[in-house]
Formats: sequence, C-alpha cells, structure tokens
Amino acid sequence: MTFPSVHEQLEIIKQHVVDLLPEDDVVRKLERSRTTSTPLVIKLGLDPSRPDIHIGHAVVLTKLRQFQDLGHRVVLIIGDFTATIGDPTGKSKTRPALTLEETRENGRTYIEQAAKILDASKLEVRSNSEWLNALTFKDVVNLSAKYTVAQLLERDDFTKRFRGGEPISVHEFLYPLSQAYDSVAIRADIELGGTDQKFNLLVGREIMKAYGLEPQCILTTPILEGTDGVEKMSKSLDNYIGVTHSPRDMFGRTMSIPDTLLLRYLQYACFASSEEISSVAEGLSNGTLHPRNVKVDIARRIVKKYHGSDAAQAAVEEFERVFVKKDIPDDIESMSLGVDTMAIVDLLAATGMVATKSEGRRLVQQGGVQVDGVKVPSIDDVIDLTSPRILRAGKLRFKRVSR
RNA sequence: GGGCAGGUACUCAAGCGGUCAACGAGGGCAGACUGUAAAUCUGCUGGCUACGCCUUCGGAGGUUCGAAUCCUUCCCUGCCCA
Repeated sequence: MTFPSVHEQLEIIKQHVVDLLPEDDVVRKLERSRTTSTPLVIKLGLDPSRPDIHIGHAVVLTKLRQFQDLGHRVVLIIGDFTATIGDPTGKSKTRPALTLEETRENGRTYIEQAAKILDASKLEVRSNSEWLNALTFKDVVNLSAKYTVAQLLERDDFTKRFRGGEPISVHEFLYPLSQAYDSVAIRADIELGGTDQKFNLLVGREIMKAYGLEPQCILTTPILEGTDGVEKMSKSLDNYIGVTHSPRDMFGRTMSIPDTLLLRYLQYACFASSEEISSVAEGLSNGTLHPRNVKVDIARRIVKKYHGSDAAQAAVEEFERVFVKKDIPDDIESMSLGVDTMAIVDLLAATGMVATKSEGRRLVQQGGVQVDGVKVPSIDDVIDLTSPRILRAGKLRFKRVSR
C-alpha cells in the first residue's frame, strides 16, 4: 500500500474543514502510516434514529470519501446501542428509543444513502452494540471514573441547561463517554464530525489516553445552515435538502435559501474551489452576477450531484415553467376519486393535499386553491370530476384528479 | 426526608371561577410584492356532520349552575435545606 506524500494528503484533508486538532499529531500519524504502509483508522459515528441524510451531512461524508480515496480505513459506527436506549425521561424528542431491528434497518438505509457519496466497497461498518453490550456495570463505572463532572459541564449545552435550571439526566453524561469508548474499541486515529461534535470528539482523546491508547485526532466540518438560512439543517425543522429528495424538490428547496447563504452553499454543498468562490463573491458584490442566476446554478449542481445532469436540467426547466411562467409542472401525481362531483374541501382532504378539512377551508378562503388554473371562489364550490382536473393548493402542491 | 417555585396548543409564554379554543411572540400556512427567495405588508393557524357541536390547559378524582383557573391526590421538573 502506498500513500501520497504527507504534504499532499494534508492539503486535501484540510479542505472545507473547521478544526483539525492537533495538527502536529495528524502529521505524525500520516508519516507513520506512510512509512509502515498502514492505513489510518478514520471514524465517523452516526445516529441511526434518523436515517435521512441531507446535504448538510454530505459535508462530512465527502471528507470521509477523501480519506477513502487517499487509501485510509474508513469506519462508520452505527450508534445502535445508544439509539435503543433513547431518552428514558421522554424529554427529548430527538432521541426516541428504537428497537435493535429498527436501528439495523435505519443503519442499512443510511448506508444506502451514504453510498451516494462514499465508496461502499471500501466501507467498514460497525455497530457499537458489539462492544457496548459486552460492558458490565463495573466497566461502565470504570469508564465514568475517567472523566469528571466539571469536564462534562464544559460542554456548551450542558452549561446552559445547568445554569438555566433545566434537567440533565445522568445518562446524558454517559453518551459522550460511550462515544469515546467507541474510539477505544476501534482504535481510531482520526474521528470526524460536525463542529457541534467537537466536545464529544475531544472527550474521545482523553478517554483513549486513559485506556493507555494513542489519542485520536479530531476533524470537524462546518454545520450547514438549512434552507431558512438561520437554523442548522435538520429534518425535524424541515429546512433540509435530503439526498433522497426528488430532483424537483431538491431544486425547489435549494432555490428557497436566502441570498446570504449563496457562498456557503457554493462551498459546502457544491464543494466549489476557493478560486471559484472568490470570483463569485466578487461578481455578486460588483453586480456582474445576478444572485438568482447564481442560485439556479447552485441548485443545478446539487441536483446533478445526486441525480445526474439530465435530471438537473429538467429540474431547472420545470422550475422556470412553474415559478417564472407560473405554469404547471409536468409530472403530477394522478388520483381517481370514483365519483362525478365532490365538494372542494372534501376533495382537498381526500387527495391528502391538506391534513384536515378545516385546513382546506382556510386555504380556499385565502384564495390558495385553484382548479384548472382558476381560483376556487368559495368553500361551497363543488368540482365536476367527469373530466380530469388539475388541483393546486398553494404554490407547491399539485394533483391531477379524475373520476 | 422537608420547604419553595413550576408543569398551558409546534415552541416560548399570558391567563388565576363564566365574556377561554384560551392574550402575545416565534414558527408554519395563504395572499400581495419580488429575482424564486429573503425582507416587508395583510390574513389564517384544535377538530367536526360548522351561525352549532366535540376534544384540549401534567394524570385521576372532587367542589360549583359553570373550572385552564378552587380543593384532594398522584406523576414530573428546578431551586433551597437536611
């Protein structure tokens, strides 16, 4: 096994990265890896409670892919053990307790999606239940003896909650420790994660040392803002662009980001070179580039990355048609109702375009519903379904309905 | 173990016997505007067989013509004391 020079490797590794700590140790590890022809163990933990990968995750996955391409051993750790515990206090909705089967299934779909970015053939996947299940209570006590409450309270969210008088369960303190133990178990050389993981990654160093191992280095990647431009991208906030989104949704969602995010998306969603980023930045500020066109380009590139260039082109054209020319999209889901006529509110509910009839009423009253391009004037309107109709709710929801 | 303060809709947060489906803010949705957005303005934001009815204010009982509001009890959280 031969590796590129340490300098070359480092250059690639440092792209699109926030922290690489401690860099000296990274260099040392790379040198040793090269002289001994032993790949480094690169770790990424993932939470199988929510298996939908979005383009925010893509930042760190892309980094992982680079390590694969450099010839290192990339190990994905599925946090199935942690996920089956969930949050016993029921306080946190972000950590529902899952069964082992569910975590398996989620882990599988996660990897399937991650394979859009990673080289699945070179991927090593482990579940942390493999080693965490084997720990005895004594082992756990020993592990927890290696870290102090004061150290754990340094973590930002713990500090805030502690000061704010909000509850912190003991098991929450155990999560960073168990994550750190994962690093012990696989003898990680470098652990990757988003910047929000920095604390946990650093705990890994301390715990590895405490177990007499060489501490891992840590590498953090930026957390991409969601389409609202403020919060970090997440499924629960529905401000995300999922890798499994259809080309149209992917394009539409990207187009809904505020202008302030253009450069960040160019960098972290399109992985543009720094030269390109600065030239776009310049073009935007001196007015030679129109923000809208830049955004179209970004959206196109994102769709292309996950769906190919044909789909990307089609998405652009469709977007132009629907939003610029206010026309209707071409592939609308069809549905037959089996009746000749139906009241508009019932129709909206029956097609699933609204969750409740009350919502349907509101939508009609607000002028947000169209049938064949004509605004529905009243909630008492009855729609004739003997010929097919195109139903539109708001800007984005379309349905083709017929008898 | 004791004392105190709390638990209200997606979130935060008013309400403290009827005028409460519950002020306000955020979020979400719709409309206008636009470059597609953002910002801004306006409206909506529990459900239904809808000028009325039903279910909601930690759980369960109770007082009352009537409770989110009062009482009892249980559960949960934080703080202080032990």
